[in-house]
Formats: sequence, structure tokens, C-alpha cells
Amino acid sequence: MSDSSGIALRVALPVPLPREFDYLPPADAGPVRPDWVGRRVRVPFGRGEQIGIVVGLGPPAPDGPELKSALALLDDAPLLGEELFASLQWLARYTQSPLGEVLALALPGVLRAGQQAPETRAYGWQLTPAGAAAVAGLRAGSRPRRLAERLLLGALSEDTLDIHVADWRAALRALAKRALVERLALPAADAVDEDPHAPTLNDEQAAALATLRAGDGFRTLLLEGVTGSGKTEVYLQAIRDCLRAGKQALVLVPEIGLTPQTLQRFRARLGVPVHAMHSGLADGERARSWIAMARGEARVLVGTRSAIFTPLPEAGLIVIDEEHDGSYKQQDGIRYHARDFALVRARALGIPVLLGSATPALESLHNVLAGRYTHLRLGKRAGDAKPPRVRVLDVRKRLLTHGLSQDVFAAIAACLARGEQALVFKNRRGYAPALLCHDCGWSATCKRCDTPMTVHAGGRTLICHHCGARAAKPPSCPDCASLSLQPQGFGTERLEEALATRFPDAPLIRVDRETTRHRDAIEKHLATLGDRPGILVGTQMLAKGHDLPRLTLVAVVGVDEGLYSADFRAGEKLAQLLIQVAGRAGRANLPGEVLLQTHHPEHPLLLTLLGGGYPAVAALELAQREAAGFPPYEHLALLRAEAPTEEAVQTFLREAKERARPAMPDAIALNGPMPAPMARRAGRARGQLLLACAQRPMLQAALRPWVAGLYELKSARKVRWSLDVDPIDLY
DNA sequence: AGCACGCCGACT
DNA sequence: GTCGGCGTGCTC
Repeated sequence: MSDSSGIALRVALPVPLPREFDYLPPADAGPVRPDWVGRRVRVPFGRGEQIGIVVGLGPPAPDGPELKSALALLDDAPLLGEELFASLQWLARYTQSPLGEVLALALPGVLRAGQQAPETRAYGWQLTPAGAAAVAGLRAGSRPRRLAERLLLGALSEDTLDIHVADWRAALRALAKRALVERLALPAADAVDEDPHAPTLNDEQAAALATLRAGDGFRTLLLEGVTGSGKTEVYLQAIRDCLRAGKQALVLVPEIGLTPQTLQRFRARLGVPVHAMHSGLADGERARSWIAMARGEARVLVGTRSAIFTPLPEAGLIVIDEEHDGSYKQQDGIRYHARDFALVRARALGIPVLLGSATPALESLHNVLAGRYTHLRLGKRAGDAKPPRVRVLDVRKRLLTHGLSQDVFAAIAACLARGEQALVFKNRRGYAPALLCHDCGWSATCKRCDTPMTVHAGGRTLICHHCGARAAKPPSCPDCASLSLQPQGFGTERLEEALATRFPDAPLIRVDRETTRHRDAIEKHLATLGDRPGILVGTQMLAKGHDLPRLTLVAVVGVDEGLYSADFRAGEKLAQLLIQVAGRAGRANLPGEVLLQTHHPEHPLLLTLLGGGYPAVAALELAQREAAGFPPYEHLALLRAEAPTEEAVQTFLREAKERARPAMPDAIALNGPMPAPMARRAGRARGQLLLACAQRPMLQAALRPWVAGLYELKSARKVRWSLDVDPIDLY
């Protein structure tokens, strides 16, 4: 099988091997052209077949194996444009990942599987004449009836149906079967009209927008705005600018932030179809939005982390809301950071990036200090709202009832008496974080992990929050047979119980992962409380976004756990959480109060937060990071390994270190091998090796040959290993 | 990652 | 006498 023309296709395949593979062109695809790069091919691989992407053309390696022929060229034009292709190549190099895996990550599932690009024309539905006549005959209050009534007002596009009628698909099918509705192709997006709902910007918002407008090409702007200062309004006007200039806009939001309400707000104000991209979307829908952006048909995309892989042939702006949010970093597989990758893409595209947050990441503030980002501030809350009063409750030697001080109870009682709502915030779900034998000290730990099991269901069940294992609570201590098994500490479930006992007449709602399976359920859940006086108990889920106009008291009762965590980001994360949850309290006409219940009222982080707010905490934490050699001053790479046995993990990490030490410059610190902070998880041993260096390029240059060598290690086959460049957590 | 090939234990 | 354990090697 030899080809005299000698041109081979270099193909990247979605396999965990650090190289590409060469193929002869498909027999019937005509002459090879430069623009084959970026197209998909179907190729034989091992026993089976794979879908890959052509990443280069040229003569095959002289000493390589006999080449097989590719089976088919799947696209008649490059699927990946030049910029996205180049940016993804950068990402593969930066994360030390195989290019084929990175490219597969960027493609929607159906395209990765080799299917044809889906149709992207927008469709809508309207009533047929028979349907219009039949509306009154449909069962009152039923979904088909509500849907038909809405369609009486005019055709609706499929993109926006969910705003008007929840779960419309079944109802629509029923109507379509009786020929009461019909599908029609909608005209392409119209020009942007004037926005009748646009509020007047305050001077800070106007200044921020003016700064953005005054620039040109790639630049990064950090919009630091306190809760309620109107960051979204700045985004909206910036996006409208971008649309008016005939450009596309991409908006990234945290996983928890992409609710129907968010989309509705963008849709209502932008006047063009707003496409969504998130993991809850069906494969076909994801592909449709992706392709619609690639073709320039879609103009605005709002999505979570993975939306950063959307083609932007007419890019004008990238917005990253809540840029400090941890969900922008992928924590398995290819460990990329969507915010960092957005900057790489924006530079290549020559467009601005707008980062927004009330509590920017220390990395971003550091970039402001270094002059790389423009700092925009919004310090005024909308309307006349004042920041909430913050009070530290020193609970040392004070009576705690179910983990709550008498001051907290009193404050809640007063709040309810005023007819307002109170939030008790604790970032621990379940009944209690541990079960302890009062007589011998035994505690319930997960058999497969290293961690205590959490008590649930009022004390009847034990659940491991790391691997999900469940067990019934033993009737007596397995070690000493004592009956004195006591739940230790307090989770939201136990607080709910305590509050229900103390305030039997007040409506009480608990919001955590148990009570609120899906993010869309939060709103419904909160709606059951309405504007009545009542109490909310919840975790992180309650910290952001939701509009609770009657909420005036926030009591944070889990402060101490965050103050003494080993994680180098703990301080930053705690400050962000406190600011965010405090932002829930109060409105213009209803001043808010925040109580921080702690045994460490003199802790520097709390004192600094109270004295100088988030900027002061950021300065303090940055100084500590610099002194301790942590990001953003030192750059990290973490080699993780896990295997059924401790020995396999240690052997691999030791050999990895042996290879690193002579080859790498002394400026790169090597720490480990050490057991991961949770040395067992789901029955597997874990360990890690940490590399640190003040110069990113030096670290990058050293990683490349080192990682290539790791694939060669025999001990590597006995473990599952991965490299995390710029890890967020050191476990 | 899959998926073969390839040599050593408990079953029809 | 076979079915099957997972060690080792390869994938253009």
C-alpha cells in the first residue's frame, strides 16, 4: 500500500496517546488540499474505527510504519476555524494533553461521533386554522390548552417556547398529532432595534462602558462591582454595542447561574435569539447552537464552562460573569480553566474580555496590579440600598443550642416579628458531619475513603459525601458496643430541625442538594415561601443570585470551618462566600443585617474583612501567597495518581520524580511524593507530586519532555495518572 | 483508553 | 483436558 504522491494526513484521534497518526488520503476524496486541515475524517484504528481531525499535511515520517488509508473525509469545509484550531493547539500544549483529546473535548457529541452537522435554521410553531378554532375545546388549565392559548397571540420560536410554557414538548406533540399546530421556518435574526427597557446607567456604569468603548482590539477589563451594583446592565449594553457592530458575543456564567431566569433576562433585553449551551442540553441542541455560531447565524451564546469551545467567526466580545467562580475550572480529564482559555482566544481574535465579579479571584487582582487588566469599579448599589450591617458574634463560652447561639435565635425572632425573612447559612449538608462513640472515641468512617461519614435522615443513615456510599446507622458502637453514639457537629438538616422546634409557627425552607435536586428547582422551592415572614436554611446554593426582597437577616454559622482549612485558597474562598451570602441581606427600603457566629472573632481574616472589606482581604491574602510561594506568585503543576494499591501509586510517583530531578532546573521545586490529603477515595489509594516555579515559561518548558517520558514508564500502566497545570485545589 | 495476545489456576 | 485471570504491547 504505497502512494507515490507521498502526501499523508496527520490525524489527531481521541485517544490518550501523546501523538498524532498518519494516514493516506481516502481513495475517492480527490486531491488533498490545504483546507483539509480542520476537517473530520473516519479512519481505521487498531481493530476498529475512529473519528479524527486532520491537523496537518505532509510527507509521513521516513521510518514510520506502513500507512493505512483514511476511510472518508466527513466535512466539505473545515469544522474548526483557524483561530479555534490554533487556540486548541495552544490548550493541548499548555495542559500537556493529547491534541486529539482536546479537539474531541471542543466538539459537540454528535460531531465527535461522526454525524453530519445538524440543520441550524430556527423553527417555530403556529396554530393551524383548525387549531385556532379548537383552543376553547381543550381541557381548561391543561398544558396543551395553555400552549395553544399562547400561540393564539402569534407563532413562537422553539428557542423561546420554554419561557412561555414549561415542559412544552409533550403538549406540542399532542397538538401536532391532531394537526392543530404546524412548524414553520423563521426568518434569520433581525437587526438590533432600540431597547425600550434600557434603564439609565449610573455614572459608574456609564464610565465602565465608556472605558470599554474607548478601547480597541484585545484587552481585559475587570469589572469589580458590589452585589446589586448592576454589572449585568453593563454586560447587556456592551453586548448590544457588539451586536450593532455586526459581531457575535459569548457570555460565560457559572454552572449554578445558567437558569431559565438568566436566559430570559438576556432574551428579553437583547432583541435577538440568545442561544444556550450547558450540560443539561440534549446533544442535538448543543450541536445546533455550536454550528449556528460557527455559521454566524447565532449572534449571542450564553453558556457554562464548555461554551468557551464555541466557534466565533465574527467575534466581538467575551463576557465572563462571576469570574472567580470555581466551576470555570474543569476538575477531571483535560483540566482547563475556561477564564484563562477565554483570554487566549480573545487575544487571537483581537477582541475585549469583560470579567465581572463582586469578589474577583486573587489571580485577576494580581493582573490588575501588574497592569495587564483595566480595573473598573461599581461601588454603588442600585436604587438607594445600603450595604448590610455586619456583626461578629463571639460565641466562646456561650451557650449553643444545636450549634446556634442565643443571639442568633433572638435576631431571627425579631426579624420574624418585623414580618421579614431570615437566612441561616451553613455550608454543610446532612444532619451532622460525623458520628462519634462517646465512650471509646470510635467514629464512623467510609470503608472505601479516608473520611468520616455524614449523618443523614435525622440520624438514621450514614452517607459518604466523597463516594456516595450509604449505610444504616449502627445501633451500638462496633468497637465497644456502647449505646452512646452521638452525631457530632451540625449540618443543614439538623439546623432545620432545631429551628423548627424553636419557631414552630414560622414557615421554614431548607435549600441544599438533598431538597433541591436541580438548579431550576431552587426558584420553585423559594416561591413556596413567597413574601411571607419565614426562615431559610441552606448551603452554598443559596449564596448567589436569587432575588429575595424580604430577606433582611443572614446568619452565617459555619465560619470557623473555613478559617482553619489546609487549602491555600481557603481564605479567599471564605471571604468570597461571606461577601456573597451577605449580599442577600437587605434592600433599599429594608436595611439588612449579617451575623457571623464564630469562636475566633480575632482571626485576621475576619478583622480584615470587617475593617476593609474584600479588597483588604485580597491584599492580605496576596501577601501571604507571596510569602508562602503560592499562586499567583508561584506557578504550580500537580501530578496525581491513583490505583488499587498504595504501592503502585508510590512506585509511579517515585519514578516520575527520579526522572524529573536531574532534567529540570533547580528553580523548579519538587514536593512529594506525598499522599493526597484524602489518601483513599472510593477504595483507591491516591498520591501526588507537586511542582512549583516562579516562571511559568520555565515550568512549561520543563513539563513537556517530562510528561512525554511518563507515558514510557512501566509503572504508569498500573495507575491512573493525570497532570493538573495551575491546580485550584491541591488534592 | 480499548483490544489483542499470552501464559498459569479451578471447573465440565 | 478447557475457560479465564490480568500482565504486556500496540494502535499510523
